Amino acid sequence: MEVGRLPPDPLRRNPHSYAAILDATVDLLANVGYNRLTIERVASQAGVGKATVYRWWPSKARLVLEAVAERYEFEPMVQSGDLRTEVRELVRHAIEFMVKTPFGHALPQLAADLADDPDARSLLIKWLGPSRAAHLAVLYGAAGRADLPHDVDADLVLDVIAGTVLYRNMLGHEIDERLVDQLTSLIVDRDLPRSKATDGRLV
Amino acid sequence: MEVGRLPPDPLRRNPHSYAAILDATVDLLANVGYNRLTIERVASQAGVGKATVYRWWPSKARLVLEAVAERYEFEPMVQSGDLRTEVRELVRHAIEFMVKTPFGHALPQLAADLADDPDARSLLIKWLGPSRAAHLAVLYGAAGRADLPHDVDADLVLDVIAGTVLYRNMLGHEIDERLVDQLTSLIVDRDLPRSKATDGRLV
Amino acid sequence: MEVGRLPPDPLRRNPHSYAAILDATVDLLANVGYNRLTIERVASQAGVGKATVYRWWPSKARLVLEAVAERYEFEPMVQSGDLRTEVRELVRHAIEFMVKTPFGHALPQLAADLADDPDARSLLIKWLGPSRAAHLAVLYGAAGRADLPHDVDADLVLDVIAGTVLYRNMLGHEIDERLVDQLTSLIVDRDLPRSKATDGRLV
Amino acid sequence: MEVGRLPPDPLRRNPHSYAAILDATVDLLANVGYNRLTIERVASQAGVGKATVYRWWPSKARLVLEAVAERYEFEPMVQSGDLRTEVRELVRHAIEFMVKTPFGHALPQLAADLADDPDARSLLIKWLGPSRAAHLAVLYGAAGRADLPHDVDADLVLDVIAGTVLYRNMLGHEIDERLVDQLTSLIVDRDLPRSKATDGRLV
DNA sequence: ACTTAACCGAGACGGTACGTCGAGTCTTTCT
DNA sequence: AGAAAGACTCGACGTACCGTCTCGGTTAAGT
Repeated sequence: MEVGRLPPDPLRRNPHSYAAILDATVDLLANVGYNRLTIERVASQAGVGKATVYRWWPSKARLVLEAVAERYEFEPMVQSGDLRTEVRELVRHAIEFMVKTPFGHALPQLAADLADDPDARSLLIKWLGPSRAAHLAVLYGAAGRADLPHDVDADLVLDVIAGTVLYRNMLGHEIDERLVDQLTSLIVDRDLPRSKATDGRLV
Repeated sequence: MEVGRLPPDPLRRNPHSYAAILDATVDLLANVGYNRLTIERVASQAGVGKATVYRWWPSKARLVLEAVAERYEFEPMVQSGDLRTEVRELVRHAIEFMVKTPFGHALPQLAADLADDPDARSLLIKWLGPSRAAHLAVLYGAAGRADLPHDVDADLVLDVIAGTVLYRNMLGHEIDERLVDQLTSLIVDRDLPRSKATDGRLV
Repeated sequence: MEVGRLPPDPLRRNPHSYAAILDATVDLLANVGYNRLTIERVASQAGVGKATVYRWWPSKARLVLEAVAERYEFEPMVQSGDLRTEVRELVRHAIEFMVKTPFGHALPQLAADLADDPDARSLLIKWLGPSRAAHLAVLYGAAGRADLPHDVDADLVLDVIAGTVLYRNMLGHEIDERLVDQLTSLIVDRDLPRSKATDGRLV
Repeated sequence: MEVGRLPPDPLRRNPHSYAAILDATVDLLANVGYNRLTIERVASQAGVGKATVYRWWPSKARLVLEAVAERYEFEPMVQSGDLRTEVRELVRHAIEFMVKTPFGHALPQLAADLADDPDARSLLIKWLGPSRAAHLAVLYGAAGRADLPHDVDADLVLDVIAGTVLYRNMLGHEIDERLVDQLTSLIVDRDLPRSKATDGRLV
């Protein structure tokens, strides 16, 4: 009564091949990027038959997702007890991830490819969940200390940070220390971002 | 003073072909999406030789970019004089664009493809610029009325709005009226977003 | 005194699997033909592991050969004592086999695959031998009765019959009653084949 | 109002590619045989994209057929006026073709692959037709001289010769000078083939 | 009766080839 | 000269089988 040819018994999976495939995927992601990463190259670089990749992953997006989920280590988030320091860390983490790692660069295309893959959500959670949870914990901790409103929408706060960084990165804008200051100030001081000078930007 | 095969004399361009190609591009973008839009399909649907497309556009990203720049009409932004109303409009516009139009959906992939195309920036400006300028004008107008700090970083405010919407849309999260309220409140009231209930979300 | 992995102890062979494999082979031969018969399909249809097939047969050609050797029943050849009747029977048998059975259709491809398999000869003999012997017996019987020359090359006579039928069948030419008459007449009456009308054929 | 994607306009075919593909096909046929000849190898050896092969030929069988049709030169058949000499030549030609050339060896498999390709007949005629016609002419010439019955079925005579040779070759039997004698004698003297000694053969 | 070796099903594995699609370039033909 | 048409090389797609292999689970023989 099965449908849809889901991955077969993972117990019978060859761990060497599995590791080699994820390694190759991460390596290619870093070196050639998501667009130029192909199943064929992954298989060949992993010393593995194409069919072995297709046996376990239905698409490039799923493969990349699992590879980063297994391989990418988010930096640990420390709760210092000082809100400003903590929020600065949150912003820095977002920048670190979105701007500095191949994983962050792949995120938009990954998300696009996964858009019509309903089961992918759970994998995204598996990947981003722990880091997200740690970040939420920081904000809820601050709320507990009354450094933030007790009913703060921590999810949205994080989305504002991540989204702003992602958006600027996507459009190729510079992402510098000032952005960290401004976003931190927005959250901590509820101060709207100020311009140093009048440097209006188009786009 | 030559650079690698730039479009030839645009005066000699066949306007029928040009229009048909842009039409086909927009149509395919809406109907099959950016990923499944191919030059081949564009050419065939436009009743045009592939070479004609390649003669005028160096890549699919550039073609799509020009197509939306020529074809997509941003809603006009009205300055009502009431800050809250205006900011709500800004957020609504962002949502309308990112969530409801094929152009918004294509944006992340477009940006990824354009990442290593330095000349693309001017086209992006050509496309997004006017709308962006109108949005900036609203904020600077508010600053002039002292409804916002005189030195507000209007660029960042817009990026926060657009980025948050984009990020949520990219990850498939729901985007509803409450988000409009929360973002508006963040800008206008400098109030951090609140949760209705404790509805923590993973990812 | 070892040779490369010959079939293991046949006594331990599972008779159920053995029968199921041969059944599946014959069935697929009849239903999809030699070319589309694959070891994988045989194994799956027989409810057997691929390795079981490979354990006992080194190649598809050998498998098919054994399957038909075990399963195909040649019609018995009766010696009527009347040469003409007997030769007609020989021709009919050849036609029956080459044209009407899946085994006959497989013969050319089988032979091609077996070409560089020196041990296959004995299996071919095992299969075709009894029928061949019966056919030879008929001719030698006729020679004994002096209906044919005492030193007739019965082998060649049979090859002429089989070859002619095979050749016409291979090229898709019609094989009808007249061919039976003509070949019979060639052998019995030593009369060259005559045309009903001038119906020259190309190829 | 077209169906079935037949080869496109042959006038636009690149003659270099065309020649290279046929060359590679003939070469591989001679060096590795029909079974191990693959479209992929043909394309690669011809320095051509696979799609180019598939654009012009729907199958390996058709490709091989056209290659031999274009490349294989049948020996010319001379009409000496002496029936025995002529028939010996016919037999020799059949042997030469079936036994000595890669084309003859490929014939059975080619025929099998072409079996369910109704349009292939015309190509087979294109290939074998001229030679066949020359052979028929010899027999009809002999009939005209009354060396053979005026209404001899020349087609069948040729099929007997070709078929016998093909059959023996297929089964790996030796094909020697004696076979030439015997078949010649069968046609010319209407003498049944005789054995040198009693050398009955199985299969 | 108990070990032990072989067979067995199942199916993953590294490969080769399939036949298709699209990218981006080039040539031919028409206007 | 620009444009349609589409052939070209190339690379990747996702699938089918090849023949080998490893995994547990019988099954039968030999102690």
